Amino acid sequence: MTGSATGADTRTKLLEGTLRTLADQGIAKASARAVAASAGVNQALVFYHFGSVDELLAAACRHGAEQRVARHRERLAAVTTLAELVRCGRELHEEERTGGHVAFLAQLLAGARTQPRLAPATAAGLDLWTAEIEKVLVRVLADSPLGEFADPVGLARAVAGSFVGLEMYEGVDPDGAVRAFEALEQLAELAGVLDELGPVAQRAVRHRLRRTGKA
Amino acid sequence: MTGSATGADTRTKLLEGTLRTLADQGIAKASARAVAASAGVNQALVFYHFGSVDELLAAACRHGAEQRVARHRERLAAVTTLAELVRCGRELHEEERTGGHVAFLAQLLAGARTQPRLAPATAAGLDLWTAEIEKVLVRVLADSPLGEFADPVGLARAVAGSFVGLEMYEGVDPDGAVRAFEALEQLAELAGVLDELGPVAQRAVRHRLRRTGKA
DNA sequence: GTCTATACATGGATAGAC
DNA sequence: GTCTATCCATGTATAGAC
Repeated sequence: MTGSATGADTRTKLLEGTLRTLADQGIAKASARAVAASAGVNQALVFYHFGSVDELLAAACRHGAEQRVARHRERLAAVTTLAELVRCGRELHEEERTGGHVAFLAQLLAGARTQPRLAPATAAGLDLWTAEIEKVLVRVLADSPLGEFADPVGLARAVAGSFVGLEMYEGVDPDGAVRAFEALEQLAELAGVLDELGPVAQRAVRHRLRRTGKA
Repeated sequence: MTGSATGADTRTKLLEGTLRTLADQGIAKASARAVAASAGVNQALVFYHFGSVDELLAAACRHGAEQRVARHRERLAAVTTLAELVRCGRELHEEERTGGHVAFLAQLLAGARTQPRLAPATAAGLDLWTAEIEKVLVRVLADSPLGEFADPVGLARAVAGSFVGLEMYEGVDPDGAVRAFEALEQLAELAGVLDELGPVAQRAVRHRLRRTGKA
């Protein structure tokens, strides 16, 4: 980025160190010293490269989100049915959770409350996820009876937000979180069932939906 | 509690001050000094009454959760249908959100990552909510075709976790959060539709569910 | 670009007067 | 129970040598 190989290296080390620190120490402990230690660089370099801790956190948020979304983009693009989406979501969740790649978003979201600089950066990071999820939902809902009533834009945000919330919940009650995810999967499968109903039943569902739904 | 009226008063002031501070400053800024200032008492009293900041946070978590759940217990107990549940959930969400009564849980959940003392306290606080939600879900799902497949225990936890996640998301993208909530409501109404299907369609749904569901 | 040293602020926690 | 004063650790940020 800056021309010097070592310089770019330090920047990257700091970004990755920030994500690690956020994931396993939390926003409250994500100080310049802690991050620098995790990155294996000198503390003063935080300020040389990023100006302030807040700026570093914001930059790390972008960096981390881009990295993670890019990793799953192809897989998500291949999803065409609700059943596939559920299976893909489970795998994705497992991989991201164990790697702490959702945890840092949760911590930044929590920190955004007071550090104004963090709010837009975190929103941008989450937007990368929601944009991807939204695309999948549009595709999957297109030929479902749910398609004309469900809102992919809102749903994508709900999915992302819930993901983050459940990840945090997992920190204080792992068993409860597992059970929550299983229940949601069951529910999603249940929605998939609607796609496979016979035409008679579909018409009945559609009819009721028209009377109740607002779309 | 301790016999002295003024003493109990200070304790309470500190507990409420903690919740306020968590809600509008976040866990990272919830120091003994900040809380004491918000409570209008001397900073040293935090340590006299609670021993440490962590203990204060844990106590405040219990205090706040009990208070909020108690406030909604009656209303939740009156819910018997999915449609009612959705409407009740919306009202509850509105009231809790504007008052910052969910925000403190999110912040404690974020803080629990490093302060071991916080994890059990936060889990206990959330349990008060999930227990209530669970009861409602059991009642509501009893005479729904979903009843024999959905898991109220897991769902209650999913609902609580998602609530918290979306509340945090709201902090960085208010419009997106509103849209997410609307999408979820639509989805819930859609589930309610299943309860009102004619017997023919219900049988079709049940049949498909038996083949797909795992319960 | 990176390091050491250092300033200055904030926060946890305690001692001791009242 | 409450207040003032204070100690000490941690953290942000900068200056200046290399």
